[in-house]
Amino acid sequence: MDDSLFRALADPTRRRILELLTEKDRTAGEIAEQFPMAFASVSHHLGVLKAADLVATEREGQFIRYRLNTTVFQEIVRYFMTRFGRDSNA
Amino acid sequence: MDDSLFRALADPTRRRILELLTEKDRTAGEIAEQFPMAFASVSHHLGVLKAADLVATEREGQFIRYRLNTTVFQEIVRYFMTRFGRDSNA
DNA sequence: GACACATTTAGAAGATTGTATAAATATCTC
DNA sequence: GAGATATTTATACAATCTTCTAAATGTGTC
Repeated sequence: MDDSLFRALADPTRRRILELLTEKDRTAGEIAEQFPMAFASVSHHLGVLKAADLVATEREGQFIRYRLNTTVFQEIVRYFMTRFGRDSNA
Repeated sequence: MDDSLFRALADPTRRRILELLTEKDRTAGEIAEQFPMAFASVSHHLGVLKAADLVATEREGQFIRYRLNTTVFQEIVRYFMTRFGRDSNA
């Protein structure tokens, strides 16, 4: 469980990006237009999410499409369940 | 799901404190001596964890005893399961 | 009340982060 | 290859965070 993962989750804009990606995969531009900040700032957030392996990318011509890496979320749930879950002492 | 919760989890010292508290409840001093940093710095981290409602305190004479707030961890697991879990679209 | 111990609060310094603008890279169309 | 669009990278600045030392608060003992 990497430190970059928790740091990536600490920002509300990034959590909102992740929620947008639960609905469907989206290009960087489609994501950026949902936020009032500069395009480059959203791109930076996407880079943080990608470095934490929370999202993956695929180039589609001019566009770059982002999708959730659901595997990591399973690991997050497992992290909290095993360490802090009700039956963690069992 | 409050922003302060994710920010509190973003620091490795604070996550380590939470893990120590899964073993047993501990006083501020018992927690602080596990870390190489100044006593006051650990106290600050404890304050952040308490503000995020991840821990609760109880005074015992001179000492202040910290314990995990397990309810919040259940909420965290639920947060990730409902939004990002495999069956979140069901 | 004076002193010792446990802990928090205040204030400051350095590191990290979030956001902005400008420049760079990549792809597509003509 | 020139120009248009999509996206990232570089750089800078302000805000936030982590840690420190010093001072303050709360409790117990004499």
